[in-house]
Amino acid sequence: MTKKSVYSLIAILIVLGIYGYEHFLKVEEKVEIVAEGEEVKQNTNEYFLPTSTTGQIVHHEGYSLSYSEPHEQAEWVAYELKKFHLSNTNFKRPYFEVDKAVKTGAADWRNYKNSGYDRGHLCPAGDRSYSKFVYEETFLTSNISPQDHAFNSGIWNTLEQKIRYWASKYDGVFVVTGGVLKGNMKTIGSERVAVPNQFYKVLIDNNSGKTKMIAFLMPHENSNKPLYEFVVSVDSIEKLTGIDFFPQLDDTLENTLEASSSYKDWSFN
DNA sequence: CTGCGTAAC
DNA sequence: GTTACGCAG
Repeated sequence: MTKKSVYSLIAILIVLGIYGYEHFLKVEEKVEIVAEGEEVKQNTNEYFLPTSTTGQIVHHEGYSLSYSEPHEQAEWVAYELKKFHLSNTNFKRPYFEVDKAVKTGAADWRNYKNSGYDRGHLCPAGDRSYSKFVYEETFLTSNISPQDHAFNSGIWNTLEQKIRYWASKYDGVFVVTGGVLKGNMKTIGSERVAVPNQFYKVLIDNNSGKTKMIAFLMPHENSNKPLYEFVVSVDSIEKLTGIDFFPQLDDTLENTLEASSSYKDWSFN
């Protein structure tokens, strides 16, 4: 077989793949869209939602969020990352859109333009690549926060990848993430989108038998330190943000797990 | 993977 | 406004 015919074969396979996607998987999207506006929630997607300090919780298919209008961004974004969500699909990045589900009006993406800051995903696009619909849904302005590029593509990206590793290893984790919207913060754009000085992620694994948690608090700057140096207790993030993370848990269990800053149950290898 | 900016239509 | 492409950490 010549090199040329190999390329041709690959091209044909790709075309067939796209055809199959357009004609079969899209049916699934329509079903999801219908279900979106209703109280249809599966699995634990709602069970582990934190409290909202702003009173505005918005549910999307692939994640839920609590929007803070004064800061023009979410105070938290929460979603479950299951093993089967992980895929190697490579969807084209769409443009960001204003989230119309936010009643007070989500930030316009133009606030970020030439601001010097990334439109940093809170629910990463890489965590919602199991369908085109949920992938594109992460490109809503309610799901982003201004992030320094070196931070976003550096230590923050490393943490996101570690979470995918854990999701695979433990068959799923529930993730809550956001910027700490407190204190003096810079703002960008005409809508004055706040630039958090710290970002956090709180994880709970309720799939491996024994419930376990881990929390990370990172200064908004890149770092070469190992990830475990950013581990803190869930309690400390609750104190910083005013958010109650897992009120659905049995109180005794919640108190014990949230007080701990141990990471012995989480593999960093 | 995480993103940006520029050019052309 | 939308699309395509190259580039960087």
